[in-house]
Amino acid sequence: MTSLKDVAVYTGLSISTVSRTLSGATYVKEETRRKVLEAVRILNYSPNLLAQSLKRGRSNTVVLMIPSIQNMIYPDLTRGVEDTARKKGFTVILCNTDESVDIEKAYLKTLRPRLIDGFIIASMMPHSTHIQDLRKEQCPVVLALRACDTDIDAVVINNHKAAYTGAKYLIERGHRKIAIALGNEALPLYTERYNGYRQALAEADIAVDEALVMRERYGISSFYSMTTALLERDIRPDAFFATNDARAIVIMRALYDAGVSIPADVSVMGFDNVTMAALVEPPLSTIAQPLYDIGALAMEKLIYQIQYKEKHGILDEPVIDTVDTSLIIRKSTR
Amino acid sequence: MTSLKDVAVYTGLSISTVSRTLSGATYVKEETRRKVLEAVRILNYSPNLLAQSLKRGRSNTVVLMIPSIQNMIYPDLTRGVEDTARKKGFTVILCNTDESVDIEKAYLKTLRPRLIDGFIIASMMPHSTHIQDLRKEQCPVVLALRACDTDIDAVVINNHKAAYTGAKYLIERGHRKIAIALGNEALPLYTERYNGYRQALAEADIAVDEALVMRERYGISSFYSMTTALLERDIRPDAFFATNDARAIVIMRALYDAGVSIPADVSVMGFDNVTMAALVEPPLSTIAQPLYDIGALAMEKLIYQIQYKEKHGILDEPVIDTVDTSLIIRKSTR
DNA sequence: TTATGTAATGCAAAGGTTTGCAGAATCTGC
DNA sequence: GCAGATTCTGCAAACCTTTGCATTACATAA
Repeated sequence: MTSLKDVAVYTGLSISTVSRTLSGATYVKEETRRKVLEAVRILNYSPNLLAQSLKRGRSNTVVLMIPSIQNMIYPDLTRGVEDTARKKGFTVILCNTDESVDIEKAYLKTLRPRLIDGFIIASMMPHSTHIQDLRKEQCPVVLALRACDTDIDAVVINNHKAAYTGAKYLIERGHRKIAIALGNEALPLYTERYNGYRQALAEADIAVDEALVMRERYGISSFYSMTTALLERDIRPDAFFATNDARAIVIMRALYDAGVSIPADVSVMGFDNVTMAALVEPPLSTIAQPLYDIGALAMEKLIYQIQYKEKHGILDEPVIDTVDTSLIIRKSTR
Repeated sequence: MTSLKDVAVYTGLSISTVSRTLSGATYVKEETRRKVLEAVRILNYSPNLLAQSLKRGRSNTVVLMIPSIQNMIYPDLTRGVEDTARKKGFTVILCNTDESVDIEKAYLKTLRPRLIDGFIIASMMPHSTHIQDLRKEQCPVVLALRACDTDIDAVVINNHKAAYTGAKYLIERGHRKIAIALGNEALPLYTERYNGYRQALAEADIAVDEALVMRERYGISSFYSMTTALLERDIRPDAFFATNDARAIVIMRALYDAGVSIPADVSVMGFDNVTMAALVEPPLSTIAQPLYDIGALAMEKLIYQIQYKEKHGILDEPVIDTVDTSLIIRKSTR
């Protein structure tokens, strides 16, 4: 691996002259420039990024933390992050945390020290003080999808409003007995979605029937049996509102297997609009979050903070961006 | 950010003593050790990974190159890579290449120089000399999924045999007019799958009907119209064999929209066994590649080469591992 | 007491880069 | 022919760590 020194020796110039020629930040005689460029080509020199980063105090590397890339919503988000990162000359390290605070902490602890310029965290659990500490130590952080009451940059959606809109749509189409499939209620985003649903019901003077709220127990497949069970009640639900598309797909599977026709007998609405939503049978009506854009925006905000900090030695005031969702009606609702 | 020097000053010891205490590689007086550990705790010291890597000539960072994380087969593979990486103390940088050799080259060029210990490449196009060069320059590389005639470590499946098995199954179940949905034939893996299909047909004395081979033109959705078109012929196909699950799902969609019943009227078989395959309606029969394991094995092989090279200064002989596939029969075939 | 060995620590170089400062070379105008 | 500006180049420190070699401190044996 050739270094600046090799180029210097080859050209008979000093290391600093070579370095300056390459960085182009100052006067260099035309002939010198030619010689250096020539030598760089011949020796196939390229800078040692480690040394460069060490010196500059900047590695142009960020970390993206997500629960799991196998969860359908993260590939799009990840793509958004990586595409913008590449455009701006950054590189992204991927971390799957499986919602484990320990894994998250471990990553933070081993990586933070100087290797990493900043973090995008889409896996934040509530009350994660280690993340708040990170920010307090002036490490650039931006949260994605999962909001947080403290002072950290974030890009999120209005979960309450989005769910409200979805539930309201179902009500307007004549549904009254709307079951809801909840996610981990430790996450504010799920309670917000639940509350949006409740508000829509309340405004239509529909009482919330506790029997119709399905809570995840042992993983996503628990919704299969819960759906089947609901179908056997004397008063069947006429719609299922799932708090994410994956749950909606499991519910549809249970409905199929029970011989219930969608949307003729019951409607199903999802949340997220993952790629698969358009491809299942019937195509799923859902509430779209612009996942790619959320990732892209998060990355842009992170770069902004990294550069701001470089200039001012301190992070800029955090701002929380709320991006728009939209209701997408396909064929799983009538 | 505190450094070894800060700890040294705080304890009144020299930098080297502190360093050695922390690495634990030599004699240190018990009292000294206590003092150092205490200071580390108080000053919240943790080593600068950049400096460490620079000095050691090893960053414990690898790159994973894939066409796109949005392609359904890569999340599992990626997870396999990352999980094993983390277990062994490595970190993985994710690169989406979109099959673009230029992006691939750009990544290789900017990252290789010392920041990166090795590459896992699942995006290799045929005749990619830049990758072969990489290996020749003694940079640890392991290919995944896409084989390559040259001397590079790889973990792949036997595409010919897998497709042969799938096609043979369809024939055994009584199908004669089996349409096949091909992928980019520049990739050997697709021609191999095609040949497996042809062999199965040949052995059953079924002539290959060129009208039944569907070639992707403008993206995956082209299979929708091709499927519709095939249904309008006087002799309808009685089965569709897709060279990946995504294509199978598009075909099923077209079949549904045309009112064709699966598997009563026609069977559909996929390839890959992505997570979604089990969730679509009807659940898709397919040929399973152990994607997670492929990723995990690739990472293990890469670490082996990295360590081998560290010890011997040169890479070990490449070995190509072929992992087993299996036929998974669900409900899309009769 | 002196020699010998072992335990404990420090000095300084090395890894490859960037950059402030200073010195050298060239040019401008008189 | 020379002052002064402008252009060009080099030295050396700094970023933070690891590690070979040298040195000191201490203990044990002769």
